[in-house]
Amino acid sequence: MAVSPPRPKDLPLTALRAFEAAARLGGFSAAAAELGVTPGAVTAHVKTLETALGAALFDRTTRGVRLTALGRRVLPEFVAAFDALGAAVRTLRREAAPRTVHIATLPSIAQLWLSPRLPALRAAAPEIAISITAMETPPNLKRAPYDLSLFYDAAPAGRIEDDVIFPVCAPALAARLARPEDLVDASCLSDATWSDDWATWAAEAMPGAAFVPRGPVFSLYALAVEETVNGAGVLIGHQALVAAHLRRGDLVAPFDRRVRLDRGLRLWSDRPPRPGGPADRVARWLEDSR
Amino acid sequence: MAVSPPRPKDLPLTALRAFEAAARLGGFSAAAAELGVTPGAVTAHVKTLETALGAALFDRTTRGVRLTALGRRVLPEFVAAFDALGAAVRTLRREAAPRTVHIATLPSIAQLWLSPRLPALRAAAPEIAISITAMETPPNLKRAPYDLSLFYDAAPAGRIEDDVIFPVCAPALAARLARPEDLVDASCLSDATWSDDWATWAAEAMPGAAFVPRGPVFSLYALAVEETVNGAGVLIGHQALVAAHLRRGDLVAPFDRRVRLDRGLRLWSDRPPRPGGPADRVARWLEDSR
DNA sequence: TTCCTAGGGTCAGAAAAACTGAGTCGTCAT
DNA sequence: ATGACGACTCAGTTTTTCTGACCCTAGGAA
Repeated sequence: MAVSPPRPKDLPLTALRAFEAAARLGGFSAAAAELGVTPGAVTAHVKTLETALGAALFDRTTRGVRLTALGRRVLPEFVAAFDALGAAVRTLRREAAPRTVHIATLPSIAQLWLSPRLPALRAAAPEIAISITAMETPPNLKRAPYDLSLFYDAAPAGRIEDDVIFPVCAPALAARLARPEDLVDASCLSDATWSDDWATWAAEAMPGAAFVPRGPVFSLYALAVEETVNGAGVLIGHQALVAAHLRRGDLVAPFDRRVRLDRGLRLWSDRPPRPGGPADRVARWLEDSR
Repeated sequence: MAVSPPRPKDLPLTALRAFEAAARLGGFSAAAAELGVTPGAVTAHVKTLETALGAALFDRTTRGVRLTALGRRVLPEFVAAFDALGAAVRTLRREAAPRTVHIATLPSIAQLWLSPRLPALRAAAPEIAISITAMETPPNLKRAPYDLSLFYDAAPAGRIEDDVIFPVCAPALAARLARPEDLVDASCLSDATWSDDWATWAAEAMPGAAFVPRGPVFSLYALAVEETVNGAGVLIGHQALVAAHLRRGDLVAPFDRRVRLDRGLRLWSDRPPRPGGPADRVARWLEDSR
């Protein structure tokens, strides 16, 4: 014997993962976002699978995709399997680097809220290494290798502080702002992903005034804050993210009116971390640091 | 916001699979064989993982590898996860092609035992499609996408017939072979992977004679059989694989002495197939066809 | 209606991953 | 001491995976 023709390849793991994500999330785009690839890649993966199987896993409607009966039948098993794999990877990472805590958060939170606290946190727990990864969307903690997620979120569990917004500016500028109505002549800075902030605040501060903010829009909130400190205009501030500057006096709040949003800065993990473990200790410390 | 640096890639699935196989099987070569790649590929995968983790998973001894404490701690979870994934894939395949039975077997068995039975099997179960994949080593049915394995094996469960060996040759040649001792002048065909066959048989047929077979060695047993039918010499035959030719008269057994080996032709599956399902029906039919 | 948008699909080309093949080394068993 | 075994290395190649720019369709908004 001793003839070994290259074995028929089994189904590719990445394609299976793409199928699982697409099926679980109900769409190729959502799956692409979770996997960090383009939708076209997911399309290709699913098609690979369907071709190999000789059967359709999704019905394509122009408005999206829907699982076929076949897909629906096999999905739970795949979700469970990939959950198990994700858990195994997390175990592996934890065991391999027992003193490292991985935190996923928004870039703005990382720079404006987390970063100022790190020196004290390091001092309080010098044996724990903190790794911070910035991203736009909370990761799926069942899959991605993070111990803690820190994002704005409506859920109450693990809330560190409510999200409260109000205008802030450099002290020199505040002198020219006596009443909210003075804002119509000012440069009103805002953030692209939080574009409703000004309108939300104005609806409370100037009811019926149909206020339209005029000013630069930033794609990085931390940059908008920096510009505001430099006197570029009035920023619609988020309490948690401008608190340090207010305390320092770099920024001031020219008006009293503050608006509490339905969400808050929230810290959570997949399942409760082992009590007393590094992740647990970091979480408790951050929750107490508000 | 809206800045999305490419997410830090998670651990590559194929590398995890390589680790799992290497850890479970206790060596990189064994893992390479199961995965159908070269050992170098496994080496590279494991190193990728170890670099990403910053920790060793194996201790390299010159004589092989041994799991580190870390590797030992995480292995069971990975085995379970990949088992779950393999089961999910099998479910998927079964659901996608409910009437297809995938059989893994030796090339020689496929050609000389299975193939002659297929017409009758197809007639008996016309709605079932049979897919046969030839390979040198029984696959790990927990992982590879086969329903049934058909190999020579020592285990008694599922044995179809014992492996019995004895010389066979074309009828014209048999006239020149009166006693086993006449073999010393004959061309004795054999198979590379079953190179001990002649010695085993000779030890019983010619005790103390120190028989050394002389003749071509084949890497495909079916080819050796073909040559034997063509009169190229005397082959050490395996009952199951030459039975059809003996029945037809293409080959004859010049001597009475037959030697029963410790193994037999064995048909098995990972877990018992669903009673009455296609795999179960094919298995029963084959077992009854001896 | 007509636009706009949210999904998908397609394709060629590019990037990254995976793999091979041939050669090396160190030990164990013969 | 010699061969077998198991792992490692590395350059080069193959395969997989991904992107980017394009298209298409239907539903909802203007």
